[in-house]
Amino acid sequence: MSKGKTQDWHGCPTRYAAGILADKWCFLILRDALLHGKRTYSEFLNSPEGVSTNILADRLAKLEATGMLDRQIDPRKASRVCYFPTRKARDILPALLALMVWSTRYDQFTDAPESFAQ
Amino acid sequence: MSKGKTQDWHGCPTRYAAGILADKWCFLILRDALLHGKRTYSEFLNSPEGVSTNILADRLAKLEATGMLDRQIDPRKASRVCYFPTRKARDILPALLALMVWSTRYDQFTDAPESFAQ
DNA sequence: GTAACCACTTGCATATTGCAAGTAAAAATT
DNA sequence: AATTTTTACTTGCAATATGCAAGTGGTTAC
Repeated sequence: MSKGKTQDWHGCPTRYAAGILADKWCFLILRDALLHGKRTYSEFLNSPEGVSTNILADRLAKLEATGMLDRQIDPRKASRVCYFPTRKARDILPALLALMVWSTRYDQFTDAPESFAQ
Repeated sequence: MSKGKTQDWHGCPTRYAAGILADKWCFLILRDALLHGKRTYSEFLNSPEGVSTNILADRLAKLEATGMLDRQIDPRKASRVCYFPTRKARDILPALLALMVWSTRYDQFTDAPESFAQ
């Protein structure tokens, strides 16, 4: 059970979610893709948390491999690569919002307005 | 921003949640504490994912530090140490359940009954 | 009083991460 | 047409984190 890549964890629902989401960079990339409309490598790279380039490349590949992001080269401009959130990624939104509500309640330095917790 | 322990991430709600939860072992420990009623070191250690002893000790300490678990020595039996989920941890449940529903939908090998997805 | 149990800690090899620099293809500029 | 810039990465390496096995020290059971 403990063998193999955790991104291939299956079976238990918590474990499956952990295998895909329980990595801070994947988590933040999904936030950027789902909530901030980010699509390109350089957009993700410029997030305030400051992911390093090799890790970003690795996580984008993992999120593509787990069916969370769809990598596409812009046919009009071949240097532009876009990562689109899939349906599977969009379906995470309710859980993500529930987590944000929780954070808003418990982070004493939250940026979220108090109204969000309601 | 990228400096410092990620468990001290504040501000953005997604980032705050990521700092505390986006670690597979923390995630699974919370599952065990909240959903399976586990309380002791050896109970957590015996979970099927097979965490190693040093990592378990580290994560229990982190979860205590972030106010998710309350460590208490049994006054009737001093060799027994119990980790109780706090209110803060229990308030994660809605998000955890939302994630489990998502996993049940997308994990082709899920253990959860089909009825759970409804 | 001795053996077993429980909650850890330690040492060390391996894996992952972070940082800086580099590359290759395409696009924009001159 | 040649050069610079942009974009999406890759590479090398040092620092950190992880996994495994073995060990420790305070209970508790026998």
